Amino acid sequence: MANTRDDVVSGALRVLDAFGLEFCSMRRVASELGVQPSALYHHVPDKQTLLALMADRIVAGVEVGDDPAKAAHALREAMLAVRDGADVVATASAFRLGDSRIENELAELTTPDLARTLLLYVFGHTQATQMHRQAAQIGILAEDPDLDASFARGLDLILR
Amino acid sequence: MANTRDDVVSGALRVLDAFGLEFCSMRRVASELGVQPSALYHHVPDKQTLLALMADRIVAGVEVGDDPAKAAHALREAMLAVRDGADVVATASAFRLGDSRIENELAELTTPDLARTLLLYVFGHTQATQMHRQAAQIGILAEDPDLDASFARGLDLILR
DNA sequence: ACCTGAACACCGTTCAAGT
DNA sequence: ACCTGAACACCGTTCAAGT
Repeated sequence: MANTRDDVVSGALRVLDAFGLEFCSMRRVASELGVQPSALYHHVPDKQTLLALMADRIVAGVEVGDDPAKAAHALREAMLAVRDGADVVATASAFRLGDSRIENELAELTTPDLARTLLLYVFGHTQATQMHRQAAQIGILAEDPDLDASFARGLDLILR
Repeated sequence: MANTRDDVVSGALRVLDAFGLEFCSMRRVASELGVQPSALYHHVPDKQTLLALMADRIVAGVEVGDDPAKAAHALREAMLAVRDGADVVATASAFRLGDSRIENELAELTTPDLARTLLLYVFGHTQATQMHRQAAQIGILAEDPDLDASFARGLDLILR
């Protein structure tokens, strides 16, 4: 029945997807795992580290390949697949500007400056998209039907 | 002695600049103003709204003018001038994608797509810069001396 | 190694009541 | 109109102790 570090990350991602970042507390993750809050600190030094591990897992399946535009779309899809995924990944990535796997792979494919610019754009646009869609779902905002196309056009602007 | 809504925003910005977003709680803002936490809710419906008002104030002095690159630099400077300013402004702006003053003015100067791309890039790069510098100050990270130049090069990439 | 139980120092927000 | 006082339902984290 003993949990591993990966179990903790999985539990945290389930809580994130079900309740959103706002309610993804250490206490909720613990109760998702059927364990006391303090037990989590055996696997992870603090919440920030747990969030970084969650971010890694969210983008784990993203292959950069040989087409920057395709890579950008893949990254975007991976983040949109989890509730508040863009927020989690963007925040964690800002902390390691210049030494994330994806930024490095993109830099080899193009240039360091383009890689960073592209990545920041993808994060920003996807974060905004996800927030906007959530607000629309609650009915606070009218849904903008053009966000996917807006993303593609901005991407073209950068890669042109 | 009675506070106004503007006093609350000013107090909140003082707390933000002194302690950072993490510690900018309603309770601290209240104590900065010498008032009970509950008193804030007379001026502001919730913390999110207060943060949006703070964001407006941070970028209030930014003039778009007739040069997109200059506008981008001005926006960046305004956000860097306040501790965690980029975080506050970026989060608030994601909520109103497509109807912020600066995005609209930039859109008239260029095109809607370019305005949005530019804005998201400025937010992303400035957020990362600010985080990175804070981490460097605490000694967690080696300072990257090139962040200002990196910003300018990315800007060129987009505006070219 | 993995976890419990209890504690510490906090949160945002509501609401009746005061002036 | 502006604020107090008290309460409610939470936080992240630490630490001695159990198995």
